[in-house]
Amino acid sequence: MTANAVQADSRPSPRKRAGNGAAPRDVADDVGLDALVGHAGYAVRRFQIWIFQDFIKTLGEVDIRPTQYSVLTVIGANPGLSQMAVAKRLGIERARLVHLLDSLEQRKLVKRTKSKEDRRSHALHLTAQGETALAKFKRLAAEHERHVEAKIGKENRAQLLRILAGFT
Amino acid sequence: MTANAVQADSRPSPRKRAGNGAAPRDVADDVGLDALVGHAGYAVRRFQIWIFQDFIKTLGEVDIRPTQYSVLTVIGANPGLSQMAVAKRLGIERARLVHLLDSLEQRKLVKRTKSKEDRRSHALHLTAQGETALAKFKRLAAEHERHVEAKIGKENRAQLLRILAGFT
DNA sequence: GAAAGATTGTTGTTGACGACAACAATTGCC
DNA sequence: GGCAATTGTTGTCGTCAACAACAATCTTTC
Repeated sequence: MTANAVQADSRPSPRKRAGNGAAPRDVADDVGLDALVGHAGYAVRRFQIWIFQDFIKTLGEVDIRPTQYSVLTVIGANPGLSQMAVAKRLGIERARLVHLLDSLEQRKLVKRTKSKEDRRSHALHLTAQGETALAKFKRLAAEHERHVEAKIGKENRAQLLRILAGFT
Repeated sequence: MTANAVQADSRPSPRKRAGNGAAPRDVADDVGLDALVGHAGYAVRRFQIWIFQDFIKTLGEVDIRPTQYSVLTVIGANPGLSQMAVAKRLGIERARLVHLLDSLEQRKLVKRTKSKEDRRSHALHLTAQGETALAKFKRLAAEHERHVEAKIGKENRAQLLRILAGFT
């Protein structure tokens, strides 16, 4: 956050008026980026920060973060998957997935069952409660996507998804 | 990492052959994403991971990470800036910038000078060594951008920059 | 059939990173 | 001059990725 011209900043009036401390004019408003502009990584990073924060805010009422959402979605679409499979598919460390599942299991959204085919692994399923919850999460996620459309434009969002389809 | 079809994975042969442990076929190769496809945030996250790793690898020989590069670039383009100004411009916590500058100052790339206009703040400048170093960093960064072009296509990269220009 | 090697889930450590809170020094406003 | 605000700094907390090590289990191989 503390972005630049992005969304509603914390300064309603341009110039910030007087009344507080130093800073003749609002500092760093016209700092040249120069070489930074034109770097794909920088733009993507800033956008990613924005989009994640909107996701977190939009799904805030149900307390679901992007990674949790992706885990639930994959399990919901592929019941019985092992932790290894989920981790591999989402590019998450399996060590990290352990904590994620601990949290989701405490909330009664996911269930770990000992697999009978491979007793090392756990078969992952959504609970009944998890199913209905995920349905709600998906509605909120769709709302979040509409925010993205409102931010960058419907056409541009579609373009973006097309360009980055190979990374999904 | 541990992406999917992204760059050179750690498995040269498709199917991974036998010779090791379990997994009849390489697990999680055809796991349905379904609902995850079509989420801008997910695609952007995966892309951002890829692009940062390529940046880190390409600038690995000089040991410069994306954030460090952005700090050096801004200071180089706007000598005399305060830490507050840099932090605000890049969306970095000023507390975080302290450590970043500590590191860059130890490496003799940046110099903190007590500002005479405002004795609370530090004026930031590149050292002579920092100038020449940054020139090299920029060449490597340009090489990184070429990797991005090779990955998603020249046209698509330009599209991306245009779409996300508002976040820069 | 048994040993050797690999995989799965788990725990723990490390380091980068963002969000906050508190503090001394300094500045601007009244 | 006094008070509020800003700047740089330090420290804490929580998230997250990258590793390493371990027990249990499976596959391969002899």
